[in-house]
Amino acid sequence: MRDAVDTIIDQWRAERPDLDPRPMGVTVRAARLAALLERGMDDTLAGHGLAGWEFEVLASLRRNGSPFEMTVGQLLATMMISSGTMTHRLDRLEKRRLVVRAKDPHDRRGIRVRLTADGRELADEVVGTHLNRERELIAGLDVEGQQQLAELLRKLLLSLNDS
Amino acid sequence: MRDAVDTIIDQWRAERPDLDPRPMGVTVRAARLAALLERGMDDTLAGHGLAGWEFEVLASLRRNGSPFEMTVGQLLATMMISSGTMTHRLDRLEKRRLVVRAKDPHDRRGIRVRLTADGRELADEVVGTHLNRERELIAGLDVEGQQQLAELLRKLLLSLNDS
DNA sequence: TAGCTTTATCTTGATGTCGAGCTAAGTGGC
DNA sequence: GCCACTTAGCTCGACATCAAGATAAAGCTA
Repeated sequence: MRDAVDTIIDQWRAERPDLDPRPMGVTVRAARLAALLERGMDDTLAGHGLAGWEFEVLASLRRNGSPFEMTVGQLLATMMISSGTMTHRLDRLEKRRLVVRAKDPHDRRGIRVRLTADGRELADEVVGTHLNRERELIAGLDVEGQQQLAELLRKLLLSLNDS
Repeated sequence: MRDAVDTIIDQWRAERPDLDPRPMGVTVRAARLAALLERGMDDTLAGHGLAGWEFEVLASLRRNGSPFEMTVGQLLATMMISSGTMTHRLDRLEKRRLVVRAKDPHDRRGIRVRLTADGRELADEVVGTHLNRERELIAGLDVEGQQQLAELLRKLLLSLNDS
């Protein structure tokens, strides 16, 4: 079965036969898949009153384990966003009382971000549903295909120094 | 070799052994890969004075072939953006004189967007470099791996009704 | 023909993100 | 002990995006 990207590649072949458009078979599809997955997940999260970026922060803190506390820098390292964006996210999560900021006792420059009881509850409540939604979204591939895909993606990410 | 996502999955397994976090092996990696690829491509495009969104529009028109003209709706169908965003993009591309808007003779509601000579030149000049950059970015996989990846992505996209 | 629905594009206001630059605090060489 | 450099997090202004709604034309039904 052909998809939209096959058409794009054919168009380029016709218009610019001097070029090899095959890389787009990976790059364009990766972009479209990521966008579709994000939409599908955001819809589910919205049902719990959470935006995707909110869940991303809450989930980072939750999976890090008790006491559900990380510095801003540690949080930043798990996400691909700028420090300014993180400040803004934390401001709004703090207003919703899902996290609190406390001073780091060992480094007076540092801030420790901690999940509140509400934040932890919400994260725990949502993560199961979220995972089910993810499972649905990738169900077009059987489990073996999913694993193959995960391994190819891992290899590519490692080659791009994703750490 | 393990990557950042393996760690995330292990953390969830430790914290929530009641859940199966394997879907994240695909979803989180897809998001990270798309983000890294986009950055890598934008850097190269910026070297030609083009933003990613600008190239996306120019390339759509260029690969569509002579006379390099599409309606707003046709352009919209090739991209995952809202109509408001498209209007905004076209406004700015028109200001840079890379495209022009003309009335559709057969449907007075419609607008035909056409590449100017400058726009076509720029698109033709950039697409080769861009493709080379894409090839570099995915070079962590050999060509066979790239093809496997493309096929898994296609299958998943088709199951998500990407059209 | 009149009225209703759909289609094509644009407008508006809100929002999430980034880059550049800022302050405060820790680090290391001399 | 001092100065320069680095690190942690925040501020600010610019900007690309979206959702919802507006406008206008086309198509359909009676």
